[in-house]
Amino acid sequence: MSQAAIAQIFKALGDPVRLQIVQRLSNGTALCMGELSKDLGISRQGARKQIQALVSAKVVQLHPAGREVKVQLDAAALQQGRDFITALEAQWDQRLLALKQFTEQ
Amino acid sequence: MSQAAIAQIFKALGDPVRLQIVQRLSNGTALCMGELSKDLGISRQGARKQIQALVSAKVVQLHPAGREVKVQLDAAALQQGRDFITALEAQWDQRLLALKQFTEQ
DNA sequence: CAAACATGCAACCACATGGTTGCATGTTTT
DNA sequence: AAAACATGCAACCATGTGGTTGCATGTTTG
Repeated sequence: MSQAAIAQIFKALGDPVRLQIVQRLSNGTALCMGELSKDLGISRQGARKQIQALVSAKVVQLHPAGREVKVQLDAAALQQGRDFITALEAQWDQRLLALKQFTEQ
Repeated sequence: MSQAAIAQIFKALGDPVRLQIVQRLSNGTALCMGELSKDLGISRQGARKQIQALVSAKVVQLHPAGREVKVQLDAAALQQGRDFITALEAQWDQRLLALKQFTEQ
């Protein structure tokens, strides 16, 4: 996984509106854009742009169905983000351990 | 933890340069700004701005020491980010499980 | 004290972002 | 066929972001 792709995922999650969208999608079934736009406090087209950002980062996928478009969470992106943080934490813990061993010598 | 604070953490991680900084900090000891600015391909002041973004999101802490300033990773922020994703994934998995049980009926 | 060093601050610039409005287009429903 | 619906596209605007340069300030070192 490239740094850039990971950064894009975090960037996509780095906005309250988009975070709210992702949260609602993790909750239940895939929603269509209209439903998803509600309760965000912005216009439908505003919401559309945010959804597009999520699509570009591959955090979400679009599935056209008739006159509406379903929006579905892509759990793989979440996992990649989490894995990246986990790897950082592992390095961090390892460093702390080495420090501990050094001081105990 | 507020949505906004979490969003700020992800936003801070949502840039290749800042991601690289965080990675270097997770690796070893706290570095001072000058060292940290090297190998980023941008000017010292450019790097300083990125570090400030990490400070604002509390991903990193500054510790002045004489004429230099040490930059140290704050693992708590990483954990908060990871926990948030984990919670999303838990909801997601639960939904998949419910769907599975439904189809098996 | 003077030179070198590490950093801070402010102004500036180009471009990205988050939002809006207006209108067009394809799809159901009646 | 007409009305209602869900969405798309483009233009526009204010503000934020990522970067630069120049200069000022405090701290070591010689």
